[in-house]
This record gives sequence, structure tokens and C-alpha cells, in this order.
Amino acid sequence: MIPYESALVRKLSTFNLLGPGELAILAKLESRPHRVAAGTELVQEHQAGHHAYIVQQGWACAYKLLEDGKRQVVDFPIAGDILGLRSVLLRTSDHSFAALTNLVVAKVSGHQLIDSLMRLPKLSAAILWAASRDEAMVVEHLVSVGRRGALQRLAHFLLELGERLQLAGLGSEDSFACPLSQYHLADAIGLTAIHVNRLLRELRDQKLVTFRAGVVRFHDREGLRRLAVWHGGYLDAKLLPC
Amino acid sequence: MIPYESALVRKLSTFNLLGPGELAILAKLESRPHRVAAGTELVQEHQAGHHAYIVQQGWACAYKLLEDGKRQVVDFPIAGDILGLRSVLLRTSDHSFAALTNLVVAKVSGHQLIDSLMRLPKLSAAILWAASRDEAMVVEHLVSVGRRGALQRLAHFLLELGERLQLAGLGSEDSFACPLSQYHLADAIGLTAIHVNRLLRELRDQKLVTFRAGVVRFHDREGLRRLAVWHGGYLDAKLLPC
DNA sequence: CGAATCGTTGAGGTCGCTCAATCATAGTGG
DNA sequence: CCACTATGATTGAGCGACCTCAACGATTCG
Repeated sequence: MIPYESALVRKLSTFNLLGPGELAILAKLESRPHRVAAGTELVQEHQAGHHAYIVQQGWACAYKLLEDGKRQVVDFPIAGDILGLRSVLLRTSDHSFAALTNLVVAKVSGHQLIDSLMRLPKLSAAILWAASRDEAMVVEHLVSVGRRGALQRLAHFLLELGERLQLAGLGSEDSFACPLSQYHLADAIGLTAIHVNRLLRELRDQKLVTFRAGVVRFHDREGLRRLAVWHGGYLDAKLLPC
Repeated sequence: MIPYESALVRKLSTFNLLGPGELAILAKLESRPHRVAAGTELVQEHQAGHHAYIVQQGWACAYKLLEDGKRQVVDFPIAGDILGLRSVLLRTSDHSFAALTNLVVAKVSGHQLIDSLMRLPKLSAAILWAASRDEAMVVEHLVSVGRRGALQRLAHFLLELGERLQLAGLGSEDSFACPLSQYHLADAIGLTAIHVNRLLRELRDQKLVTFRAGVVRFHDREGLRRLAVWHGGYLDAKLLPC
């Protein structure tokens, strides 16, 4: 069996905060991978959050359901992301998590996690950095949904996704594999799947991106950036040197 | 001079994580209050984030401006909130902060803050908890803007604000002082000020809330909760006991 | 082959926006 | 004290972006 190259470690290594102690703990936390079938719910809203999950492979979906059946997707966690960190810190989960594809995750108990953080302040800082990055993404989504037009919003979303995947080593300069349906996209950017369909067609007609058969392909990333008025930088921000 | 009763300490004291060491550091961080005049910009977007600010008195506004002049408000920080924590952790600020009213803040350098966190893991945990609570609020806003109708959205926003202020000791069961204009409300919930005006009238006509002369008054908080389909709990969530 | 899921397209409706006034209040300088 | 200005609240009329409802086609899977 090939030893797992931790995507989380890779992500957190962006800055040299991880010493041997931190690496050892992370390795221990990630040592027992679980397989989760696509479609499984990992955490339900309002459930007591006794566990977090480190994603090692596959795509997940963090979302909130409303009483009338509407859904808002908050994030699509991928390899290297931590699911349910907030559920552990606050006592109950404020939203649900499902496996979007087949998933490999490491299950971490809340106590174990908090324990590790208390013991290793540098790990704490690294995790706080990761959480801040996540929050920056949520803020960006809020701006999108609140103040950007539909087409711009979709363009922005696809760019962000591409950027994230590329940083995680899961996408190239001009394309990436994407298991999302148009319903997923719609629930992420606050639109109807039907409308998303028309917008994707528009982007295709403008020869900017295509999304077909599970592959997003950028044909004119620069033009797409112009359309989305893209200001990257919130994804690969470094930690303040200390 | 009356010694300042720290709102931040009050907030973080919800759980018994703060020992004498943590309290001493916090007192030191907050020992030099600055006055900031209403309207002043504290941090500009894309500015290098070398400082954070602990709000001791007054209201601030965290927002993001778009190229076409649109604005999305992310949060209205009040006493006990930390401004620009993310700007310090990531290296640059992903949005701007302005003083909405006259403000009293403690200015904390990034290094000083990170230093304190490294030295006191329990403080780290407490701050991480506070950051998680903030993120939960942003997520709730995202859900609102993405998937709730305008009236429900406004109702939800007013309820949340009331709850927050009450927890901070700045509001009563049935009213609170609120320096926000209808433009602020609009930019917070992703609507037009004009439309917000009509919605406020609607809420007034339904005898649920009034917002007049800087005071929000709940006339039927229960009814308002029903309208907003309010599920509180993300504001006063406790930390997982450890 | 039937069932389920997802994508695609059309027609019509509506929620919230845009544009354009009017009014109230407070502050400012002459 | 009175223009004069600036900010915020309020209301009306018309419009358009996005939604709803309703099909139908394509693909996958048991």
C-alpha cells in the first residue's frame, strides 16, 4: 500500500509552521482512513458535533436545508479540507455534510482534536489560518450572492473552484474534473438549476468556459476573469510571518 | 477613570477557559483604548493587515466594495468583537472596516496577537471559538441572501441583531438602539434601500417590529420569529467541554 | 427495458430593481 | 435667523432578471 501523501499537510505547509511534533500529530490524526460512499450524510444539522473529518480524497458538500425544501450550499470541501471543525468547536453543527463522490476521510474525535490544538500552539495557528481562509471564501460567496449578477456570479464561482483545485494539485491551467450537477451549482450560488443551465450556455457561447461530462474547461480564462471581475489572492494568502 | 469592563472578556468567559494568565494578557492587549470618529476607515481592502482592533464601544461596519460601486456588508461588529483578525492571519485584508458611530477600540499589532496566541493555547482556543461563531453568522447570512425571500431575510436580520446585542448587554427583550440607516440594512441583506423601506413598512403594518429614530422595537417577537423561521442557537453556542 | 437522474428548452409570471420625485431633519456658513 | 446643503425616509410607476411550471431528450443503472 502506497503511504498517503496528506493533502492537509501539503496545504498547511505553505508556511513553515509545522515541525516534527506537528507532523507527527497530524500523521496520527490521519492514520485511519475511512471510506464513505457517495451520497452518505456525514453530519446532520443540529446534530451534536462530536467528530470532525479530514478529507483525503473525493468531494463533499456542506449545506443547509430550509424548511420549504430550499438548499444553500456553503462549501464543497475537497482533499485537504477539514469537515465539521466548527461543529466540534461550537457544540452542535450548524449545517449538514454529505459525501458527493466516494470519499476517503480520517475521522477525528472532537476531544482528540482540541487536545492536539492545546498541546501544539503552532498547529493551532495553522488550523486557525486554514479556518480563516475558509471564512474568506464564505465571505466572498456572500458578496457574490448579495451583489453580483447571475452570470458574473457563476463565472466567479467557476474561477474560484478552478483555483482551489489547482492549488490542491487537482486541476490544470485550463481544466479540471468536476462532479457537480447544475443543481449543485445552483444551490451554491443562489440560483435555479434551470437558470444555471442558461448561464452555462451563455458562457459557452461567449467561448469562455464549457462544463460538459464532468469536466470544466477554460477556453479563455483571462476573459472569464474580466467578466467576473476576479481579484484572486484570498485563496493562497500566506500567514503573517512570526 | 472607571476601569473598563472588557466586553471581549465577558464574551469569552462564556466557558471557563480563561485563567489568570489569559485574563492578564487580554487586559494588556486592551489597555490602551483609542477613540475613532464616526465615518473613519480603519482598514482598507487589500491593505496589508498589520493590526487588529478590539471593539470596546460603538458600532463598526465590515464591508466589501465592488468596482461598480455596489457594497456588501459582511458584519456590524460591536463591543467585544475583534476587527481584522483575518487581516492579521492572512496577510492582507479581504475587506474594509469603517467606524459607524464614534468608536472606542484597542489597537493590537499582529505580532503581539500571534505571540499571545502561541504563548497561551487556551486563549487560542477561545479566539478560535469566537472566530467560529463569526463564521457561523456569515454562513447564516449567506443562507439568507441565497435562499430566503426579502421579507423573511430582513426579519431574520433584525432578530439576529437583537439577539447579539442582548447577549452583549446592549439590548432588552423588546428593543435596542440601532444606528444603521436603511442603506446599511440594504447592503447587509443584499437588497435596495428603497425596497428595505417598503419591507420595514410591511413589518410595521403586520405589527411585528418598528424601526424608527434609531430604535428597533419588537412588538411581536414570537410572530417575527415565525415569519423568519428563526432557529437561534448559533449565537450562544458553547464550546465543547474539554 | 423501466426508473431515475440530469440536462435542455419554452412560455409566462413576479419579486425586487431602476428612475424620479417629494419631504423631513440636521448641520453649516453667511 | 435664513438660505443652502447633505443625508435619510418615503412613495409611485414601469421594467427586467430570474423564477415557476411544464415538457422532452439523454444517459446511466439495476
